[in-house]
Amino acid sequence: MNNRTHMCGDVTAKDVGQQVVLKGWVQRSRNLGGLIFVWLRDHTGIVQVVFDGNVLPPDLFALAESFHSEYVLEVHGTVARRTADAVNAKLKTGEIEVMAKSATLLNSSKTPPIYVEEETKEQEALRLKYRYLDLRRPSMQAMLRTRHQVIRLLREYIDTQGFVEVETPMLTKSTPEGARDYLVPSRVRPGSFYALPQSPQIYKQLLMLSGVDKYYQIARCFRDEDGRADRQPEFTQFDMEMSFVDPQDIQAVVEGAYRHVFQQLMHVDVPLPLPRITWRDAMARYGSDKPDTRFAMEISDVGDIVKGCGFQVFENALESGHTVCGLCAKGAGKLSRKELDALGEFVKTYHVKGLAWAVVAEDGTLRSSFAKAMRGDSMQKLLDHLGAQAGDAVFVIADKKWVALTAMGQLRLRLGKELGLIDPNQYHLLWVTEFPLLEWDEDNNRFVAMHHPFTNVMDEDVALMETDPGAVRAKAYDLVLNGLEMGSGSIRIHRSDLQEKMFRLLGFTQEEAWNRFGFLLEAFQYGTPPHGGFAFGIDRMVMVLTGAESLRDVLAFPKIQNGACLMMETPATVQKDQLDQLHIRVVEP
RNA sequence: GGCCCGGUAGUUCAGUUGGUUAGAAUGCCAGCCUGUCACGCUGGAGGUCGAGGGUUCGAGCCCCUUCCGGGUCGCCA
Repeated sequence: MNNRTHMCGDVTAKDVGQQVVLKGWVQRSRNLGGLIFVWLRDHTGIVQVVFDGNVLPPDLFALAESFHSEYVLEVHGTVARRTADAVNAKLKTGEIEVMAKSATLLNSSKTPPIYVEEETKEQEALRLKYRYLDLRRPSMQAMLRTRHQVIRLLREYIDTQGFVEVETPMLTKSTPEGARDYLVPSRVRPGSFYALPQSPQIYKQLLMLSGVDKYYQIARCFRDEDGRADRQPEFTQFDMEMSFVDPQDIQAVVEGAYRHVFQQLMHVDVPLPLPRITWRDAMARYGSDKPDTRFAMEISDVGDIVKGCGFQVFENALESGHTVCGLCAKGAGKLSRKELDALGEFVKTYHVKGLAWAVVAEDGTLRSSFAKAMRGDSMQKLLDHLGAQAGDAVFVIADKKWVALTAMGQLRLRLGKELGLIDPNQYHLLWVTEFPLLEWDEDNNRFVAMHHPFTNVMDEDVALMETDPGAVRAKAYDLVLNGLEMGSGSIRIHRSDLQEKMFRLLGFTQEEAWNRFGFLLEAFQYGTPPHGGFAFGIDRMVMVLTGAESLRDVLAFPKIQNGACLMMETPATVQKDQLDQLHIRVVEP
């Protein structure tokens, strides 16, 4: 039986005089000669333990002299109130200390390569190599517990809505559309592979067919693509699907789940229903399909304003049917030439040819990269249209529509951050709706599904599938929080005639479609109910809730950019006989 | 795969136009110390300057290649 009476952080002035048994790690030891102070730590906090040379037998005192950082101790002692001048206000337990009577060294520790302290100084690669030590830090302990609470609260909420959790296989089938799959070789069928799921998409649709009606799962998903701060090769989604519903029904459940988590965990009220913006509007106003609406600085189309302005870059763009868009950055008038040039370089990474800028100084004088080329009052008209006043800067981009808007959206985000327009304590949740069904793939010269090939079409756009597929809108919607895509969902196609039309648009012959998705197409012939669903990233949710800047900070054991784990050193080679059994021969490069 | 940034004691960092034996703090080791709480004092050990090559009388510093980490574009239905 564990004889621990208190957690380290839970010993209080109420316990004065009590005999306690504590277990934990040595945070720090201060040896004053005949008196040793040891800070003992567990995940609840730190408590000071005193070893008094005048009171303790010499062998025990000698033992205490050997205690170092991260040694593991069991301490028996008496809780004592500290004298008023000895109270440590920085410690939760600072009013008391534990006078040791005996102690057992449960384990020693090598000198740790990273400090187990709130503030991290070490480079991240070192933290990841010694992740088990890094996780001892209070903020990481808090993260693990926040994550646990998020999942607990989601389950608690969804349970009240009549959902049932169904586990779907990890060993599943590769579907060539979309992200690269992680493959698992088959032992019994040489040359065949399972794939780890990118999402339980097909299974959950089949569960609707099976009559489950309301399904959910805390689902691990895998994508073999390069990492980013907000992208890990394996991640966890809250995945759900419902039958006989409209988008609003699904969105209401998702909104409710978010509100529950924010209420319980952050004491933040999320007013419902959430605001909605169409994809087209989001692109036009924010240059992004996941707009950060915590600040305004909206983009506007200035094509009409600059028509006939004389500046060839704008004129040529308009003649080619491209877009000229601009925005006004309030208070950016103080930007130096160097900073403005840096912004020009920045937008070029998003494939636009250049950035036109104009800065109105406090005294009203104008500095600009293109004013000289602007005829008559066209510059003034542009400034007026964008609402530029003394102290502001305006930026204009002319390029292909989506390219220009995307680059402008990135510029807007960067300016918003640099001008301090973003309040980190605000949570702006919104729906982006009416996503395009298809996206043109320049490389392969064909349409690809923007969401996935089972996404349903908006009723009023069905006819467009024949005449203008690129303009067809889907019953698809994303949830966006502070400029991060939290999740996406859609109403699915449940009728085979529409599904076949969709495959045709994607360039599949009927034979190809049946080869790839035959089991699904066959299933769909046995009375598929109308259905739809949603999935959102739990990791990203925890990231926002904890204020973390990287997904790596909200996973116990994350991977780095190239998918490696620095702690376990995965991926790793395996023994030859393992490969033999899998009929795999490694060709040395 | 492209571009950008970084890699110097266990750790965090400094290191001048290329110039003596590569420094500091902290940690570690030893000694002293009974009220510390970043304890203090004295002394000590600790370096493949990521690796390899080149330029030079001389390279932590300049050049090339490469490895590792981060950011980003591509990619991410």
